[in-house]
Amino acid sequence: MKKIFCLVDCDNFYVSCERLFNPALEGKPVVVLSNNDGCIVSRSQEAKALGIPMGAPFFQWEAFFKKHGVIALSSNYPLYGDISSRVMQVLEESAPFVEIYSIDEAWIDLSNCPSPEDFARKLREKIGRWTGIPVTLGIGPTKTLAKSASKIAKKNSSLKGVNLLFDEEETAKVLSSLEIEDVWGIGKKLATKLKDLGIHKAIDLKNADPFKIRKTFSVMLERTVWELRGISCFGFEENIDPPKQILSSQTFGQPLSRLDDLRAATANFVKEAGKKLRRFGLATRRMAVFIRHGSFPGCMESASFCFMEPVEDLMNLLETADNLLQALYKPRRTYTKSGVVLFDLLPRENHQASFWPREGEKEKKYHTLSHLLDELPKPLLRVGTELFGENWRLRAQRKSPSYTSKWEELPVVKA
DNA sequence: TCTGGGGTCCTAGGACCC
DNA sequence: TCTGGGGTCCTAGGACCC
Repeated sequence: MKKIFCLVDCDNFYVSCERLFNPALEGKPVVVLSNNDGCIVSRSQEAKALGIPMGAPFFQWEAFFKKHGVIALSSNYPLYGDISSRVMQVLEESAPFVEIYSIDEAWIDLSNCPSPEDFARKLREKIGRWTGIPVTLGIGPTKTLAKSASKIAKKNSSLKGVNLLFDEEETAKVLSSLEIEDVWGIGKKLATKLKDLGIHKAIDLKNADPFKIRKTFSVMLERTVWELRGISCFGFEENIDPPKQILSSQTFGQPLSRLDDLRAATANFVKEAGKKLRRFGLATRRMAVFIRHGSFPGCMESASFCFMEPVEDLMNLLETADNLLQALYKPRRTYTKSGVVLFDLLPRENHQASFWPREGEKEKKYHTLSHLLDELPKPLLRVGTELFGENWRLRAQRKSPSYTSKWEELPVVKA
């Protein structure tokens, strides 16, 4: 049974979300910035046409934006998350199998679909009508070819958002026009190395000797070669695995030197990580805290701790992180970022019974506190360490309201 | 002045075991 | 005098993705 992979990819997703509630942005060059208004992470078609690159630092482009009337917005993740789940919901109602790949992309299985192209066009229209988000659909016999199909469709408006790669001749033509760095799984580093070997376009990689590629690079790249040849190596991910690690970190709104500021920030990240840990019903056996100091890009230092037995409760996590942080901290340094990572995650019920008798009351109290901290809105209950400072908080000067996820920020229609 | 955050997988190399 | 080698596990680091 031949598989048919279809990638549904939202166009300029963050910008498209902003436009839903602010039609004045329509037809204008718009970009959305990363946390801290640091980098450009989403660009409208008009912004792309002006030559604004993905990932560029905002401050380097601020003057250019003024000159060309480019509108820059802070990112609004509650809004994007909510719109994303609406798009995914339409997919789940329409397709037999959906694998959510990221906030703005999903794979759907069209293997049993008699006419994939018709289906894709109708689905595209439905998503547009029901959510207001424009999408592009790329279809092919492998994930890598489906991804290539969508890449081409985004560049070529005459395809009207749907592109299929099955025909051998057509595929060869498309792969000849596709740069090697635009192939899924090939980043900057690999692209440079491949070009040194005379592999410039996707078609060159397709025609390369898979065995040689494996020897020179890795099995992953070998799989990409097979995928370009139409032999599927990356299937649908059927079961949703729990995460293998949980990370929470942020660049501070300004450089910090006081230990207490760092402690406040880090306590917040531990809280976020702990929340996620409990949401997945997991416990951790190893925690690392890292901090970055010095001028950009700066120097990372980290310290880690292995727990005697798996931990999920917040108080324990907070205390451990605080100790690690204090061990790392050196006065008179300027710190720009900190973060917490939880490793070696395992399901909570797999806990081995402790060798040592538990202190029942304390355990229970901590457990209750952890859950309260997860559930209650921020200002109601906070961990003491958090109160040591607010200086680390982000800048987000251009943020749109949380139109769909906060009552007090619902859009108002003026009479 | 101002440069994101959250993940995954693979590989090489060291420690250790028999 | 001869001075192994194969397997596994762990970790750090690098590359990629969005």
